[in-house]
Amino acid sequence: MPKRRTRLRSHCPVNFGLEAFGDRWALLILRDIVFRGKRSYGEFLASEEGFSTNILASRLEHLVAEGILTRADDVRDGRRAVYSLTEKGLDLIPLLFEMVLWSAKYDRQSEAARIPGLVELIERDNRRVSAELRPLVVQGEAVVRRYVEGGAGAVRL
Amino acid sequence: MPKRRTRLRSHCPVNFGLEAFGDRWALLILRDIVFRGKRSYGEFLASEEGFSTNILASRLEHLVAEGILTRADDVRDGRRAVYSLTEKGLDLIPLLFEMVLWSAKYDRQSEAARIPGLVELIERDNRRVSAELRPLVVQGEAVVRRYVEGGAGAVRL
DNA sequence: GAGGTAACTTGTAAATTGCAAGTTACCGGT
DNA sequence: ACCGGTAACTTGCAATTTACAAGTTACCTC
Repeated sequence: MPKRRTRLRSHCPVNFGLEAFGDRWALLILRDIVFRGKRSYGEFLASEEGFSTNILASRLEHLVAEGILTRADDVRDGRRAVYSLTEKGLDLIPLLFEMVLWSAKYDRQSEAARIPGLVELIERDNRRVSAELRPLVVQGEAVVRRYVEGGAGAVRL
Repeated sequence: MPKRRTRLRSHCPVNFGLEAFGDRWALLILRDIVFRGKRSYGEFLASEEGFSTNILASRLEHLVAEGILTRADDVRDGRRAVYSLTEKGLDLIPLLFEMVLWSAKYDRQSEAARIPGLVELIERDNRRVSAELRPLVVQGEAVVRRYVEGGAGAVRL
């Protein structure tokens, strides 16, 4: 994905989404924020899928430009930048959850198996769960942590 | 997206989805099938986003390899190939619908504005609408057509 | 002030994409 | 059977984009 395409290829809703957040790496950043509570360049960089530094930087820039993320300087540490989801970004949670559902069904080895409780909740009512987890995401909590089987913070909505 | 990555980068549900269908062009193919009732190479090629012939071929091959599409020779015309969604592919409809919802909300010029009825139904219950529209998609009907404002075939579920 | 860290930027080779131009098989009409 | 035309690809390259390694700059911590 280049810096920024001059014009959208089309206003088809699917295409619009793809151009805004549909890049592979962009979506992994969003995943890191929502499911893992990550917030900074360095944390994203540590993801197992292996970002290249330049790609990570360009995707962060892109997501900020799209209004899906905001970037702020960390108050406690001047070197750090903190990326957060805007409303527009938070509204992507249901989409991420649908991906989880699909992969849970078709990936025999899916890590979703570790959060059966959450998967079931999403199946039952994605929209509701997404809305209820929003505050947690805003607070920077790793949504997944609460639902890891046998985990300490397991919670039922 | 290369022909086929040797191994998955991870079994994170989001990453799994991305590697299976998350490529920009792959998703546009799925959109063409679900919303526009397209079935053949030539029809996909005519999409306004402009597939390159080699990319289109490689993505179709990839989706078939992933078990999301099947390819069959057209009985009536030996030159044609017909691509259809498998169960695995049909299960992506809710995901496409979530994209529609998001884009309808954030793209001022979204074409989703032409199908307010469908958007509303999806908002109300994505899963149900997806299930009910499945047969139409299987029959190769363009889901969108039924919901175009003022269109002849408008229908309420 | 020295050493280390966070967030990037730059350089470059390798991989992927976008075009344009084939190729092969099949269709429909004559 | 022949012929122009179509459908689905494949191939060859130039232009992008990516992956990786190596900086750079600002800011902590000690």
